[in-house]
Amino acid sequence: MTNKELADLIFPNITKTPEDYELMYPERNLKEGTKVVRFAPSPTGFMHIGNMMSATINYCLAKSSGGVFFLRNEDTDQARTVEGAVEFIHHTLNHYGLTPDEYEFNGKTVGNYGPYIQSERIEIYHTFIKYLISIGKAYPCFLTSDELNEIREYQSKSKKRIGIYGRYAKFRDVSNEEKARRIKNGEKFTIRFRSEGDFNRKFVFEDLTKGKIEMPENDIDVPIMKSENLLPTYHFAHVVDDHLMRTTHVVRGEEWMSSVPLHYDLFKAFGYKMPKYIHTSLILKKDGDTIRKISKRKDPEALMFFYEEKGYPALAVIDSVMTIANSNFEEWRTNNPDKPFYEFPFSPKKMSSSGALFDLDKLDNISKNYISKMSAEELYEQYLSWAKKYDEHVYERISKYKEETIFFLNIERESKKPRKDYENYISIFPKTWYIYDEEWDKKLTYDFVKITDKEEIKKIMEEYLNHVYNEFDTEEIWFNKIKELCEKMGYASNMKVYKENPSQYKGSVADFTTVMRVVLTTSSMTPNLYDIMKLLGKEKMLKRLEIFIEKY
RNA sequence: GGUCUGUUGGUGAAGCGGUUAACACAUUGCCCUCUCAAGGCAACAUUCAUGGGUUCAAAUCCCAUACAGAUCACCA
Repeated sequence: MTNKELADLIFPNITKTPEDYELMYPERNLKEGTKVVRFAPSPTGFMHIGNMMSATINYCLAKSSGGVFFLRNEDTDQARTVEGAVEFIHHTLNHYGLTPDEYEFNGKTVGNYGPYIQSERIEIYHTFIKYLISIGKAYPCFLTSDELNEIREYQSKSKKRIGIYGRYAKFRDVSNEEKARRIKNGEKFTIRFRSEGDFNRKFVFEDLTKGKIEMPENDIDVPIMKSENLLPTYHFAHVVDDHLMRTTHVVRGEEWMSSVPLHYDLFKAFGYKMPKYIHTSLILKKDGDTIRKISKRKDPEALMFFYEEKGYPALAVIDSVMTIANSNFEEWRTNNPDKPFYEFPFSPKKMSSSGALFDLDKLDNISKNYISKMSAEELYEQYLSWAKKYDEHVYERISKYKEETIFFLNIERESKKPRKDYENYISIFPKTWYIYDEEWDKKLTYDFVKITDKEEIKKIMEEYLNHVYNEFDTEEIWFNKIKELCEKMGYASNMKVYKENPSQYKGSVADFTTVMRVVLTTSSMTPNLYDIMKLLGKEKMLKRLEIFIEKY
């Protein structure tokens, strides 16, 4: 029985050949140097920070070379598929502006190299597998999982290399007749690649980030098709898909590094050119004293939900990820504050070859800068749409008091040194709640610093509100008036003078204004008092004095 | 155990045979100042995992050791 007959027996309905697909998916007509890249997550978990980095790098590579960025759904592991994962991938990509050029979602396909969902490409895989069988480079294997375990146990006990190779590849040289008999018998089988590699021979390949790497050839007969659902394994799908989709650069995690010899072997079997590889280092996390791989279960910041829930601006997250990917991104960013991130000349070579710790402090810093540069209106819109999704209470408040909120967010904003109070949208309300009258019902803690005597505070406030405050004063006049009152009531209006002789005064202007600040906001840490007073107006200030007298 | 990869301050890192070992974040201190936030100025690795070697000269090249990570599934 010939190999071809065996192939026909296994795949009677497959009539196409690899050449047919070769014609269906011709070389992309692109200029030299343009990159075709893909983001190919598997929906067995929700999108995490590692995926995000991979997607961002891919996008950057494609856009900066005028190439193509496509999304492929690697759903061959149907048992572990997580509901909602695919939707979340699309959502996240769009949220961060990493929209792919080619994809397939909700029955809509964009691009000529699809299907972009692996479970819809079974016929293609089968065609390629059939071809390999017919030329003797793949064969059905009937090893049961018990037998497989036995082999593995024996190998690890006797300290031999683990895997199905050489004499362990029991069905490699069993006759086609015997195989056909078993198939007709209804026995379950997997298709294994028949490797011609030699473990004692080395081959060198060039990884774009790690450089030249020497590895032994692959000699293991790996499964390329699973027995249960007849779907291909990752390795096989990678080779077929990335060839047919004409991928030029594969960005993937470092954990794939050790399968390169296998992939090399597989590409060689078809006579295809291997794409270039960019193996990205893992994102690590410091946990006490140990450093470990970031974990989707233990670390909330591993999953992309985290950043949206907290309300980090999308671009801040991207910049943060880019900084991990290429540390010189930061310098580029300070020189090009307004350019889109994908104009950055990303260099795989400059990627850290050891794992990087994802630094939330750094993200906070980047994010604060982003938010500080937004206009108050823009910030308000972002804040509002975040609140609409994640905090109903905040949403109600800020939609009712749109003008006040914008006024407040604008304090000391459009200047050379804007305030950097907020690292994300979730942190805004706890720092601004006091401008909303309704919030004053709750339990209050007045954060007085030096002057805490109720009668003294009352005196200062009444004196100021009834006799000094005028809403039409400029900031300069306003402050001069405060200083005058300050002197009158026994406080030093000049900080230097006060510091020289603190015992002569009840306190300084700073202490004096802190009193006002705290009565009006309960907090000793707020933006410019002048603006806050303007925002509140005399009536509300008097009301807050009343609340203070009642509650303090 | 086999096979790969890596190891520069609290963190991310630059460095590619001769540098006072960049820069950024964090931390600390001072200045400015109505508080805060900013901003300005300082401080923070006598040493690049350890031990050998090559060299006039090593964080940089070579070797060994240690440690860490990845991988060795009909999971991707």
